[in-house]
Amino acid sequence: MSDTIPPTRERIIAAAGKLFHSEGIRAVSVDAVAEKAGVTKRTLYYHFRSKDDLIAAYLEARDQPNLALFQRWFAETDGDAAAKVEGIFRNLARSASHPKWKGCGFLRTSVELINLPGHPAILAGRAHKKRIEDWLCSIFEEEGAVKEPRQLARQVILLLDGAFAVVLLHRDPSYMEAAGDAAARLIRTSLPKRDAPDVGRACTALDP
Amino acid sequence: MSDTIPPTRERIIAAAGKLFHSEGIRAVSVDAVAEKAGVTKRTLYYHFRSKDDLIAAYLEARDQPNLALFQRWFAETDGDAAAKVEGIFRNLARSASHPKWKGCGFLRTSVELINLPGHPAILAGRAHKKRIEDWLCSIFEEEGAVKEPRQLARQVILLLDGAFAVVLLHRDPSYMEAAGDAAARLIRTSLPKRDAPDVGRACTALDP
DNA sequence: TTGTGTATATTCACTGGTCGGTATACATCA
DNA sequence: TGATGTATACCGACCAGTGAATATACACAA
Repeated sequence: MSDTIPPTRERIIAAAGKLFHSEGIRAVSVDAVAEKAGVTKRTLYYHFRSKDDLIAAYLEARDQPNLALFQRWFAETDGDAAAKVEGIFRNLARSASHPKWKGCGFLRTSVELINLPGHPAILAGRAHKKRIEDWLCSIFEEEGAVKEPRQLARQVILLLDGAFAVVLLHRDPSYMEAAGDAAARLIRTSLPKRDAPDVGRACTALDP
Repeated sequence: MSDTIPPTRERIIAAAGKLFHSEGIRAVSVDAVAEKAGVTKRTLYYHFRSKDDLIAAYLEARDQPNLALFQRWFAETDGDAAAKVEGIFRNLARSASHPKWKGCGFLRTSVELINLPGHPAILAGRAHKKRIEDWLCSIFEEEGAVKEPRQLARQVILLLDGAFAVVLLHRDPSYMEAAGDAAARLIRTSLPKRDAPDVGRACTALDP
């Protein structure tokens, strides 16, 4: 078909993305995805070997855009690394305040498929989270003064995923801000003891 | 039946608990629960109106014991509040290192049922998490010197639930330790700026 | 240009199986 | 006798995946 408008495979992935993300994996039938994509189920099974394949494709399609969004939010925020990371959380809080917000698809899919250890969707989730962690780690390394960049990146990830879970459970975006505040404090107190662990920005560029 | 050995209802809840927790809600059929409990499905439906009721009963049965376990771990650890909270995470890391460990049932159930907003299981999950948060908050309030006890309790909860999610995804308990370290640092830096935000324990009892 | 072959893409109708829940009858005991 | 509990067998809905046939597009030869 026309390559510019709706290549069938992409339309199916898009439909799967909307449905899987908003209702969950097991709650959405293959028939529902096919109907949403305007395609017969048999056509869907022409493009994907199984529902599991479709799930994996859905997550793989979200990996890069998700990371890029984080990087954009980071770049758009002024201040030191702590403030920039906090900016990510503030943007997430804004997203999470929409009633249709459904948290992190990678996390939720992994939870739904937890009894299938080697499932490609779980591998995709792991890879995605690692990619974000590595990106944060590289930022803290460039920062230079940070004592344990890897540990710090992990702790920010813990706050991030914790916020996804808690905000989804309580439907209260203020937890996202609390997570951002915690992340910023952890980053600032990870800098050499120079500055007091207070509001004022810590050193922005100070190589060892 | 005999009240001391296996009251049917409790046996069903116990069976549901094992299955739901280890495989997930949607992955476990009512028939499977009935069989595990050594009871016919009709008997199960005599004691519970629906599968949803059973799910709620499963979570309600876990609320108090879970909190009690946290409180025991907290009490058993020596040191200041930061060290005691870190002790909880260390104990959780030990639990999480067992290959059969499956994270937090409240969180996972809430994720599985996310498209049923008012579901009793979600309410149970919310209540449980709030209860832990309130308990932490009361500890920080008793500590006296903590600046914003509620905010701090929320941040510890964020790290806790983040650790549940991330450890489950990566199957790497060291994230649990990283979360404990972050929690301890947040608690110590929440005390009035007296001490440097460093390794040495901050003041243990110092009323305002 | 027309005819033929082939790979891609799509459809309709169907299967085998599972699941939540129920109808009905039977058992036990106060 | 009536309340409580158990057993067997079943229903209707749904669901992942399939078989067989068909449509489209493009290659290349006559």
